[in-house]
Amino acid sequence: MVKGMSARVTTSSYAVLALLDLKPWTGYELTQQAQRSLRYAWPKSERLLYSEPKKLVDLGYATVEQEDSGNRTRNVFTITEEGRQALGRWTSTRTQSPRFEIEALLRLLFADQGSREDVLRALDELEADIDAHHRAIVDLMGSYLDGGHPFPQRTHLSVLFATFQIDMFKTMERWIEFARVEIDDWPTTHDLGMTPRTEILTRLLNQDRSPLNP
Amino acid sequence: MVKGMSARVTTSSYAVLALLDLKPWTGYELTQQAQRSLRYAWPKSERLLYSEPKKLVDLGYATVEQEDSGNRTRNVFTITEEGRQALGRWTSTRTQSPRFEIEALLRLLFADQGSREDVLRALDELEADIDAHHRAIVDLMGSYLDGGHPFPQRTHLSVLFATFQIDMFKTMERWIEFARVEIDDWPTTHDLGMTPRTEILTRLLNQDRSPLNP
DNA sequence: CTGTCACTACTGCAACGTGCAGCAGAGGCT
DNA sequence: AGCCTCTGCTGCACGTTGCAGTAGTGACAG
Repeated sequence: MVKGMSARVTTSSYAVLALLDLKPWTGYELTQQAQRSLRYAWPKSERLLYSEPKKLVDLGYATVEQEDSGNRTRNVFTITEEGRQALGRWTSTRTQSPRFEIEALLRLLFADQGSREDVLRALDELEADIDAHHRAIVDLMGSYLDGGHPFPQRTHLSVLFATFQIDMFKTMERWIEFARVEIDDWPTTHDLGMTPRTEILTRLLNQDRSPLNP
Repeated sequence: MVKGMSARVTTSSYAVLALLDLKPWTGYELTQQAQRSLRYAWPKSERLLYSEPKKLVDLGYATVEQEDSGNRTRNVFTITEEGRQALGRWTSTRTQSPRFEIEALLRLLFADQGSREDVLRALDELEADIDAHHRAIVDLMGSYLDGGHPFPQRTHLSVLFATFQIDMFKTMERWIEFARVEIDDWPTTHDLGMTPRTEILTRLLNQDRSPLNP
């Protein structure tokens, strides 16, 4: 409602705008939808997902309508022509660099400051998180097959997207297993330095080859 | 200098604390070091890297000394015994879930709202960013081999870390090539729906198999 | 010998984004 | 009648980022 505010249009704004371009959504639906697929490419908090559509309205990129469900109202957001044009302009801007936050890897990097159990547990926790995502993506593909997905005309996009995710998950799972075996071979977590095994691996990596894809 | 403030100890605080556990660093050195390897697991802004060590001092986890280089001073931070203990306690806490922000994938998900050129350019930009990281990691491994790395006793950790990165980069690069070929085959970006090709891929993914690792 | 440029070494500030607490109606189960 | 889950949000504190600004240092060009 406040106008005259600066309010930058962020990538998250365009993410919501792109969802609105598919169909009108309520604020709550947007938060739910963002959990289903968006979060694997652009993870944003529920809180933000409630704020963004309001910003879009302020910018003239969307409109709100109060719809009543029983004794209370909910906000339905619809994209405007101006919003569609803004979306079109966005597609020709520079894509931001990817960004990977992996606390388990951070703990691995400093594993010499803790016990072997600590680093192995970090790997277990990473594996559990990845498995959960992995299963969710496989299920998502199932929903396209059994007709349960609301946008079947977008299957070709989802398939490419899911291929990326599945490949990444498989790569990470294979690496976790590899890391476990290596760590089991260590006599201790710290000050191992350049053992014969480590040197072999270092040379391999420096030649841009991986012990997992020899 | 302000005391009595709450100031939560975040993962980023522990990341800096872990660096300080290796040796004392100046604020500037911390920002540089974080660019070298930390950023691939825990990307944080230069600004934060200047703030965190001050917070650690407030918490009693580190001490500062003014050191003069020429006509100006710089701050050298050293970990305290209390800091080491805090670091030890952190290793037994739950590891946070990984988080992947990939704007290029977001653009792919909504590629039906733009042109084929737009989505292909997003893939090119992703590839360029990944190649830059890829080369940096290969070089980092080189620095362990030629003796240029300051912590050779940590090679065994760096090797596991780098294996993860190289595998991920290779997986993404292969996927980008795959995606290009698929997109070239599309008659248009939108409303393709369930073509025979798409259905084959969807079934494959729903069986947790990837077209890239058949 | 003076100007410019890159590097070192930070700080202040506004704005972005997250997590959590809180509020409230609806429907179902015990 | 009480409780729990789902729907459907808002306010607030605080973590984090990007950018602008400040300032000394050393190297090289003209």
